[in-house]
Amino acid sequence: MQDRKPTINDVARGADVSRATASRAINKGPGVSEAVRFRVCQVAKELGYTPNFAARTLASGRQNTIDLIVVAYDTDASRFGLHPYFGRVVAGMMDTLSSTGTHLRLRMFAESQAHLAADAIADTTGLGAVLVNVPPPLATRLHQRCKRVISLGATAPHVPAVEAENVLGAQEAVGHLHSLGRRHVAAIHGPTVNTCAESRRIGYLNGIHEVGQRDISGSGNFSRETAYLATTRLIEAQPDIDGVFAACDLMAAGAIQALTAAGRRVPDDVSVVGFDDSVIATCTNPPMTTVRLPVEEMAAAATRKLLDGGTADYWRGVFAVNLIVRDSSAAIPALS
Amino acid sequence: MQDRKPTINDVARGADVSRATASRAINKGPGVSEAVRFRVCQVAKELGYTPNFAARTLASGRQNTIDLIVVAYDTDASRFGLHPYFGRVVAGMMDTLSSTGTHLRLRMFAESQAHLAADAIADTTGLGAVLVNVPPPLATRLHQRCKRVISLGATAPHVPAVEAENVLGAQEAVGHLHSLGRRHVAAIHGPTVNTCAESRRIGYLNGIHEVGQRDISGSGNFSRETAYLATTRLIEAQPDIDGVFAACDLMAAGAIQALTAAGRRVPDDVSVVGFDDSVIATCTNPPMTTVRLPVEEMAAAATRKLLDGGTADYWRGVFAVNLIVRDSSAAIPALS
DNA sequence: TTGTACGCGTTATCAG
DNA sequence: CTGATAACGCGTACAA
Repeated sequence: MQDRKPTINDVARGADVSRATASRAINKGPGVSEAVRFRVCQVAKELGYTPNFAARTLASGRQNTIDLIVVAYDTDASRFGLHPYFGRVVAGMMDTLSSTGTHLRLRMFAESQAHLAADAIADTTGLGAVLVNVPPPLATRLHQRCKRVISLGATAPHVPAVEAENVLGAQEAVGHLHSLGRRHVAAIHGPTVNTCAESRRIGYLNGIHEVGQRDISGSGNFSRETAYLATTRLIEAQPDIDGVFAACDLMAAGAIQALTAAGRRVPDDVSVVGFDDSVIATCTNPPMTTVRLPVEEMAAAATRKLLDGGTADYWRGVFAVNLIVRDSSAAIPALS
Repeated sequence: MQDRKPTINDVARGADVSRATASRAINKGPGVSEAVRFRVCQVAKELGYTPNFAARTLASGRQNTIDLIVVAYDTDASRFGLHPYFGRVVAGMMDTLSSTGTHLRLRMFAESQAHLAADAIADTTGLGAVLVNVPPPLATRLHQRCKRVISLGATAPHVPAVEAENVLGAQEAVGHLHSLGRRHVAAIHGPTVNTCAESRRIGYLNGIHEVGQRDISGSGNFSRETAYLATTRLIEAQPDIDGVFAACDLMAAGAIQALTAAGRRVPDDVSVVGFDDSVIATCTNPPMTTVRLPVEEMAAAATRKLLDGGTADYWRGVFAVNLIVRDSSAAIPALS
């Protein structure tokens, strides 16, 4: 009962043809009579034959795996389950991959053991890898080792990347709050090591400058908890805050909770705007105004680029973001 | 500049040893003098040698990939990015996998093309696959083709699975609401095709029966939108509802929003309890009381089982769930 | 249209 | 401790 898996040899023997013919028949190659092909497939099915993946890629030289490499700040992978961003990346990649025969391989590295990533990625001789949350220096190293690499989000100059207009998005968010009559707009920024977070910080600063407001900045690390804390501190120090821009939806959710806990009504007393338009944005109460980041599309674009074989240095795909107005932001109610 | 990747042959030649020795040296096998090992590694590093994955698994016969197979109800992968459950599964698997040299391969199938999964999984000669959201009949087929398979969530009898005490959890949720003084507890159920959803339905019914309340059931498909709709309808038909149990956090979030939109206060007028304890539960306003499903631990357990080599028929790992009380549920306020 | 023969990069077996 | 040499399962020129 423990007989080994049937190989293509067994199929060939069973169908009374040579291995080569069997191979051609199974791979739908040209130059096989219909009768033979049918017989071969028949036998293959009877035997329960399934091609050996490793042998196939070895022999053909073709690769059919594309890697998703994410580096986590934490030592464990919990972030992956907590922040919706990662799931969206996977979704975008799977969508483009499903039609092809290509597989998605997932690899995570803690920041501390990130040097391992360089080795790990090197054996990706194939279609390449999508980089998520990889700091620019490491991205550069990876790109040196393996050219077929493309980063999700801004990174080192030479490394191909697909980016979003984070600066403009944050700027628009501030403009939106200002247009609602908000005159004391604070920001909860993301981690400084994250290039997206930095872009959004710049966008906020630009926006604030544009409308002539004062910079009221707190910061966190893309987590709800840190945003809750930062918001609480901010409104204690600056009670007149009437608008909050958070670097991501998760943080905006924390801000809304902190505001509510402090007795402020959202959006009446304080309007808040997030960034991402992840599932979080639709789940808060009230539903969140946010800047939509087309993560799925970006991931899909990166994947497609890899599939199409090439990414030369300096390649950039840039995506627009756009403001989605929901109920967490509104004009200041008229005094009755 | 386009010289092909160095093979172990190149390393062996460079270090002036045989392939076999080079292989042993690199793989830290026994029976290699320290001097030789050092020289080989040196050369390997200089050449930028990295072992060929396919060749290695082919030659050794060892497999180092474990699959995560998820079937999606939708035609696209968007669900993966929307529902936190999937990310948590990945997180749990990655955590156990990171210490080993094993890789995680991701595969998604729409329900319609699910038959493809049977073929796809078959070439997983290796450590096996974790099944997520795979309907029992398909799970059975997969298990027939490849024994090293284990389902996350209840499934067909013969297929190994790790399960959670969904029935008890739902029952406890209802009990909790009752103890808070709620006497009209409604439920928003998940899709009937989902075994977890069905267990929770049963648990709700049990609980309702236990405390002598009436069954007030609506249903959705694990999405926020459907829960919003169902809740709206339910409270129109039964205005005296003072408690809601939802089959997952995402649905509970929709319920909270619907309740708020209808002018009910949560938790004062209506208390709501979710299921999962995903990131969603912490992001709602108020933060959500929910039944914690240890998804990461379950996924980790399944992965470990696969890693350990074996899953005989009938194997079951069962996990307890527990109620996490937050602010979306509270006793009925005393009339003043 | 089909078969022969070789190579893909490694690991494993057996001598030395 | 080290070196030939044979698998591993399959794809594919090339020949028939």
